Amino acid sequence: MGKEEYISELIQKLETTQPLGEEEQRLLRQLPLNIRHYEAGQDIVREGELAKQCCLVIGGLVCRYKIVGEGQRQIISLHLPGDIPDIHSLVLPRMDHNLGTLTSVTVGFIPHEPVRALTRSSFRIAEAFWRETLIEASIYREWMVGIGKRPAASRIAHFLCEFITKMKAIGLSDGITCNLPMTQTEIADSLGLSTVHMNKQLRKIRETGLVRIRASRITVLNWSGLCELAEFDADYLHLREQTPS
Amino acid sequence: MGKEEYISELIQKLETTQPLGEEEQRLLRQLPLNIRHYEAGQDIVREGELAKQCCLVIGGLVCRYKIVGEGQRQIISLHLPGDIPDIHSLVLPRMDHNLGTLTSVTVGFIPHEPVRALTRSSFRIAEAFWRETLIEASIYREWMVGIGKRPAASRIAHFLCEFITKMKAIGLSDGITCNLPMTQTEIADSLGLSTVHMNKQLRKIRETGLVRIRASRITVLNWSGLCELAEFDADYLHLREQTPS
DNA sequence: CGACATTTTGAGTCAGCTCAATCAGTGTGG
DNA sequence: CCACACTGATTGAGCTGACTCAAAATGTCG
Repeated sequence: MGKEEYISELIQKLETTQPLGEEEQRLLRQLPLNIRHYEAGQDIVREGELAKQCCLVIGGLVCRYKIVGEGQRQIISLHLPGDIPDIHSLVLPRMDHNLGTLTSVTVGFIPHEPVRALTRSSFRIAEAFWRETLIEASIYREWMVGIGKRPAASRIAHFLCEFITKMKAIGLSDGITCNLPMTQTEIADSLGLSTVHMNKQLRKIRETGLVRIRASRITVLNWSGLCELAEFDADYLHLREQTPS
Repeated sequence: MGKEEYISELIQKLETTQPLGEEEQRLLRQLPLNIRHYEAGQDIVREGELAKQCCLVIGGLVCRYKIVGEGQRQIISLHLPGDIPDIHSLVLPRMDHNLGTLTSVTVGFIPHEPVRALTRSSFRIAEAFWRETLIEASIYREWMVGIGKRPAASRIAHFLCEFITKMKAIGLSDGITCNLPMTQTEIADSLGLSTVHMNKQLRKIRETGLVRIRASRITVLNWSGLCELAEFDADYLHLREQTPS
């Protein structure tokens, strides 16, 4: 896969929400990319840094997180291939959180300047990036509601629904089964739960026969049942094509 | 106060982050405003609606919220005068949450079209609005961390620090004291706490002598102590001028 | 086969919840 | 000026979902 292909992932991701014109695609394909690999558990960008570039996730799973109190980690969002998790640094360069890897990851760094030039010359591209950040904010809202008000089992179910839906949108899941390369501790850190409680509640969900989990592979056996437990409604993801299966 | 003044609030708010040029200010002042008043506890926009306009908060306190489960409310964000809490509807018109009033409120509705025209003709204005939504996302992240990982007392203290800091930024607080026109139930709904627990923890904070609360008036007696309890660091608000006092 | 990471289980504790009163402040009408 | 109504703040008494600590079981991989 060449650099051409990498930008295609970005285009595919942007188009999960709204199609781009030929011209915008052409402009995006001209962006320079500095490819870099990371192992699992490394930081890509750290809190406090002044960003001069942003990173396109090409392969693997990236997370945004903050450390609070006695070193507790709250994972704030997950980023799949095609995402530019720090596109905001174009406008707010001072990082107020970290970006790290959950698996081995390939990213393409893009200097701010050419991106800024693009957003200033094409309002369509500017709006596409703006929209991405707005959808991310919408996901934050949903997570906030989950952490604030939903019981653990429902939160976990919601997490699974969202993950599969997002994976399906970029063609990495059929909507029934997909790879979830996260440890239970990492999922717990995303949901504001302890690992132990996460594990016990996950077992309960498994026992109801809604999902099957083997290693990092999850299979939804009863999508509507899982959605009901999760109170999952994909509207907040603002996808053009709706829910799996 | 005429409509001119209302747009000044918007400009003042935008400039808490970054100054605007003369030209941008002039363009913003030409935006049309349809003024409307609401009582406390009313909805301005509801989940599911397709927005064709956005609303500038002119006076009073507006909140964004979702209802989950058996009618439990999670308040997601607060909006002070000068805010356009649904500026995102320009790009994502389908509302995935509600906007409601916490006090009596005056808003100015601005049709999407002229705003869209502005953002497309002036990248500076587009970036100013984008920036606002990015800062809001940053606040979501901080709230998520609070709800997910901080104990109740710390969460409450953090809430107070943030509120006063934001009020000070728009000139509605001196950084020591300010009006907080919310019931304890409403604050609890923002923090993912029950009213009862909220009340008990708030009393504990009062007893430590960090703040004084009389009716809806709060006075910080020990700012650094409160910040310590809250682990509050105003960086995430991305203000040009820093922390109260 | 180790060595290490992850998952699972058990036991005990506690922060935060619900239910149920009571108290205080603010209007309103007579 | 007082009685009544209402909303919001406060307090008390359990209850329980979620946490911590600790250990055992199960992968996983060189």
